[in-house]
Amino acid sequence: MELSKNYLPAGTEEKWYRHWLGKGYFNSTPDERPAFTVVIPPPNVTGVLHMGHTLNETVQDILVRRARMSGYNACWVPGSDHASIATEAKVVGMLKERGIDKTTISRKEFLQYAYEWKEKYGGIIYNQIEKLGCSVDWNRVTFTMDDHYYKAVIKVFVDLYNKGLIYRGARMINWDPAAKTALSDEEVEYRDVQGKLYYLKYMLDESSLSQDENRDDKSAAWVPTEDQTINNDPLGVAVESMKDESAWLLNGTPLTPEEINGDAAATTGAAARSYNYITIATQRPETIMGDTAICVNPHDERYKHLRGAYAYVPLINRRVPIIFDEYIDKDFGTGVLKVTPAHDINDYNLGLKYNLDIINTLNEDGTLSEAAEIFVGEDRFTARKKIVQALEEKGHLLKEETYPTRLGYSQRTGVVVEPMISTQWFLKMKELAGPALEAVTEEKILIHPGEKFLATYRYWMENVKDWCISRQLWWGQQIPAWYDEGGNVVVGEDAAAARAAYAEKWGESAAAQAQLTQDEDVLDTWFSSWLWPMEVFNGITRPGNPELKYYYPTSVLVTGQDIIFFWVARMIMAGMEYEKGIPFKHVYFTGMVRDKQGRKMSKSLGNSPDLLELIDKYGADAVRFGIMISSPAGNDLLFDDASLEQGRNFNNKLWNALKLVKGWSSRVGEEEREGEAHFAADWFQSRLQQAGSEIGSLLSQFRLSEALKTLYSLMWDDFCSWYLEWIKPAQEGSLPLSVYNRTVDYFTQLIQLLHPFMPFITEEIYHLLADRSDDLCVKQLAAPAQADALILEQGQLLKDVITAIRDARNKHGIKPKESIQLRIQTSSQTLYQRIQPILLKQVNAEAIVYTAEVVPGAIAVVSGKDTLYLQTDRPLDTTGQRDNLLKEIDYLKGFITIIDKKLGNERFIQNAKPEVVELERRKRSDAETKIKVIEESLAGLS
RNA sequence: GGGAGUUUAGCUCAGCUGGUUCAGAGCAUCUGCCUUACAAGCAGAGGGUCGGCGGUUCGAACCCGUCAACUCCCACCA
Repeated sequence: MELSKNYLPAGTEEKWYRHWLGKGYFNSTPDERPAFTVVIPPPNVTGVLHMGHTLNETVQDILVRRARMSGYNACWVPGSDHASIATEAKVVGMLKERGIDKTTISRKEFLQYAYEWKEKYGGIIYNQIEKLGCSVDWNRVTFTMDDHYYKAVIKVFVDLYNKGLIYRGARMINWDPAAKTALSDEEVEYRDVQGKLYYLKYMLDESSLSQDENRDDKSAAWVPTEDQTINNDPLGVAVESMKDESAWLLNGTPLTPEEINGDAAATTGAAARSYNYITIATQRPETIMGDTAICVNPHDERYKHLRGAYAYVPLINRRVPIIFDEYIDKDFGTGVLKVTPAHDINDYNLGLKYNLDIINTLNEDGTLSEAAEIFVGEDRFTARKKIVQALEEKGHLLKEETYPTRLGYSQRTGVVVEPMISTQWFLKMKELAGPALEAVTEEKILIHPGEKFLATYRYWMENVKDWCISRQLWWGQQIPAWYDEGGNVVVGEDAAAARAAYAEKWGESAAAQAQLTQDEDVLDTWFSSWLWPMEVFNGITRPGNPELKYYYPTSVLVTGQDIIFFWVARMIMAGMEYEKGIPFKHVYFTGMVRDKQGRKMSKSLGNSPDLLELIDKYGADAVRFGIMISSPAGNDLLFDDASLEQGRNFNNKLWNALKLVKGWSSRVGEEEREGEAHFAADWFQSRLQQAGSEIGSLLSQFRLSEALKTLYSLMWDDFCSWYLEWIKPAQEGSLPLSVYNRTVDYFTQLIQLLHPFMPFITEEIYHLLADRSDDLCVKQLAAPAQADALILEQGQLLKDVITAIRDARNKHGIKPKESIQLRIQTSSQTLYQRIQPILLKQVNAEAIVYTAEVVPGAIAVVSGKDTLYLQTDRPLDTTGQRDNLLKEIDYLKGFITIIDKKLGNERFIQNAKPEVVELERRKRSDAETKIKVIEESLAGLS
């Protein structure tokens, strides 16, 4: 069969993937072999694979394929994640395009559309996983909304609720106004943006101002509720009274808007107050209607006189107290903070501390609510503009300045997140975190690379906050909580169980009458994915089943370091809670894929390549190679097409090696040229053994990129450039049968080592190289044997000498076809014996003569400890020779000076290990003999 | 503001317990080759004060201190 000039991946990849599937190689069922289990980090069901996935899946496939070839029962479970917010947002968008508004359809109808959507687009990622060559067990595809999975999530919720770990409560949460749902802290991304700081004038209630500017802290009307001074302070105002509207008004009646906003002339009337104000800097003027206090630092001299005073919120004229708290930074802005407890987490905390009113001025969709009084119904950003304008018109806006700030964005919808008070379900994390931290600190779970993440993991676990697990969505596991008309809640796996729970709590008759309705919300996606390593084997729904026992804990988890808290930590928690054991033995963190300028891959930058296009252009093997070769463990990967080209070239190199070796099959002859070919074969065998164990050790340390580099150089340099050239028969010559067979064997071993990295071309070569009835995919690797050190040394000597001579030929313009006479001055002639025939041929020498003498009129080359002399029939220009040799001597003399300094140092002799001292001595004597040799050559030159 | 990490050739990175596998690899560059497997190739070559300074040591890319630059995570000063 005629082989194409270059390797063509297109048809080949398709062919072999089908073949492997047909043979069922990727399917796993428990047997007597040890299990090697990997669960795929489930991609979003409606997503596409980006380069980050490509890296992850490739790493997993390498580990899984290697394990499959090493005696393990390898099981790689594929699947996808329902990704509640992301998917729901897409479905809502799709409905909108069809003219359907989500709010006008029922939950049931919506879910129908969502499932349709999932059926339509859910297959895309699976197709891509296939194209990439991933050896996943397609019988085990799991989706986080599968029936059993859904049940598992509900079961876990009920269990944790019954254990008292899940509770319902009002809290400040991150609100996504686009998705209209709560987000967990982890789902918020902070970005630096250019914001604006508005300086606003808040009028003071003059009548509330103290006459005595020096009164001390104790006279302050507003003190922290949790502060001990409340009880001790006779002047302190009772906490309860502060919430009493009347308490605010004790000091006088509010000003009318006209009075506040009017100009000075207009206010010189009956009231005849001299108005005063304070200036507050804010980024969010649209929240002023939610202000319920103003806060300054108690040590701020500028505002000392404001103790006990009140001010008026512009535009709506709410009278709010001025409070004092250390939290305020005197140096920021004007040192005055407007406190809006409903819309800022810090303000919320202040509100709790001082028991302030909470006025929620925003609706769920980010428009202003009735409570805002003005601009009701306007979007928050439109409202901001209008309010700024209104403030300006009324003279409340003193100045605007640009201000760099950080804003929280929803990871799922990209909109600015709004802190809001809301009733949500929470999971207590403290108790779950303990065992999960221990599993890592006690090294039951090993994190790769290194200990880089241990510190952050520990910090997070020790400072973990309760997890907000409810989401105001429909796509997901609906929270199994039921409420009666009075809002009393019961939890159960289904309606019947909930009713039973209700009966237990409030009696049978109450239960019979109660109208129970289920909570509308669903659970956070991560509340399902944290069960992934267990429930893909039905470990939650059928605890202790044989499959779980066989496959769990899984062997290694490969994922991005960005979801260490979202997912990795929580899986460990769930594993410790429900299996009383770790979910995986190793965690391998891949870095982030960036473009070659180091920027994140993103749709908006357009620097995120399409995986299928890349596979079309370069082939899956080349993509896998390219992404792995430039992927140092744990570091970010700078993705560059150039590395894929390198991968494609490597494919081609292998392809051509195949063509060459195959071409020899018809030229196998008698056992002639025994010496040279057999030396080469012996040498490569040792080289292969050496490299094989190196690669094994690198892989066991998860240093995949280095393993691939080793393999690349072994195949390209040692196998193709050296070995195949050394055994290559002459034009009309032949190759000894035994050497041919050994070569086929080596080639096979090489592609076997490479197969986990580049599965398609290696399988193709495996079958083209010889008639085979088995497949490389499942061929078991042999343990590498001990390499022969002497042969390796001889091989190295051969390479060095050849390179030195080629260099000399190059520099002296001796054409490859021009033959030379070679004389070698060496003290170890025996080393040369076996390599001599190859050397002769490779450097095109007519003969080799070993000599103790200097050879006059020849090009002298120093290689290692030996000196090589090149002569040709034509006279040689040896002008440069003297200089080169002198330089060499200079270098060596300097070298000796340094060694002498060391050896002359008594403390070195005393302290250094004897073998080190011995080594230095040997280095010195070697250098000296070398100098002698060169000096002789110099003498011979003249 | 707190924490972690990085800094070695033009670029991306190795360099494990301090000492000849110590200054390395790949890519890029330069030189010469269309040599009958491969120009997507072959044969060679050049290139670095190991971020700066100080210390420990007989000996430092490696250990300690310090400064600088960059990166990430956490906290989120209106």
